[in-house]
Amino acid sequence: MVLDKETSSIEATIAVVGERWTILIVRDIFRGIHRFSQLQEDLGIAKNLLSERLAHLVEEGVVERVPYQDRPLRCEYRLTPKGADLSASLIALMKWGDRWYADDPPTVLVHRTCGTPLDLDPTCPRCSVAVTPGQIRSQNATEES
Amino acid sequence: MVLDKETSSIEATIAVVGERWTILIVRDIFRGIHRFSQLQEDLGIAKNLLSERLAHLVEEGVVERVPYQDRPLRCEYRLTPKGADLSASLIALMKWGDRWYADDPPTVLVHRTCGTPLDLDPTCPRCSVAVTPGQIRSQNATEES
DNA sequence: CGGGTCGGTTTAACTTTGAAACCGACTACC
DNA sequence: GGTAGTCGGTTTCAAAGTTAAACCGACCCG
Repeated sequence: MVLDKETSSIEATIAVVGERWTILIVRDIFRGIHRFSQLQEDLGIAKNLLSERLAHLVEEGVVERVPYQDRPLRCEYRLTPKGADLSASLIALMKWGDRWYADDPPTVLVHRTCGTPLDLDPTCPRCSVAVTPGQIRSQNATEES
Repeated sequence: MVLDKETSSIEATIAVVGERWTILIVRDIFRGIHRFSQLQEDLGIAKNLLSERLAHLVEEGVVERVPYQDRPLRCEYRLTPKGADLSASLIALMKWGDRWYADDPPTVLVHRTCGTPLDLDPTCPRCSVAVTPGQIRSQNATEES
């Protein structure tokens, strides 16, 4: 049988990040938006749903709550390694949107430090090192590095 | 601003394939399941939703209806180039599921003709040629090619 | 004391989904 | 000719999910 097992793999992924808003929440955290109120404002999502989706992501180990102050105790949301590992999927989805719904000029992701456009694999082909989310930036395809 | 434009790119993608079932439908067509009844049975989706999702995918140019008989006219659903171009995203999502929800032993995608495991980019790193969906197969990571 | 921020929870309308029944156009069998 | 079955849907209606808006406790600031 062809492409048999990936049934369950994609379904497993969809079960975790396939609900409405979830991928966009992960993307926002990836982009550096970590606080509840910032996420809520940026996405325009209802607060109860944001609350619920974040709880689900924390449960699944994709996101973790990190205190940034006491009194009152406040936490921000950060990606775990498992969450950061979604970057390849996010980039693939983004590139598809770029290719087929291009917003003239198209956006490319480049290695923040050397300007080389990235492949789907978040490794810089010039530097041969893994590129962490914070090291990725976007620029127009026509811009110089 | 960092990672600014990809907001709209990911959102554009999600607008097309982000509804429930849609990605799984694309994956099934990718896998060679082309008929309405086969899709319905394989996914266990309600028929009205499958009908609606397929119509949406056709509208978006991801999938096309191809007649395979007249009297009564019956069509099957096939990926357009735009739809086939989702393969990188599907593979990325699949690999994440594999890595974090591994079903012992994990599945890897390999180039059907040479057995080399594929990267996210659907190009065989050994053969240096683009690998079309039909040329991809799955096998256990422990199997030999 | 009065107001504002932060990170939520609750509530009640509204929208989407899902299961099941139904349907038209055929084909195949008897 | 009649009956059953397949295919690809559409219709219906209850259940589930989404939304906006109100509310809340714990603080801070003036």
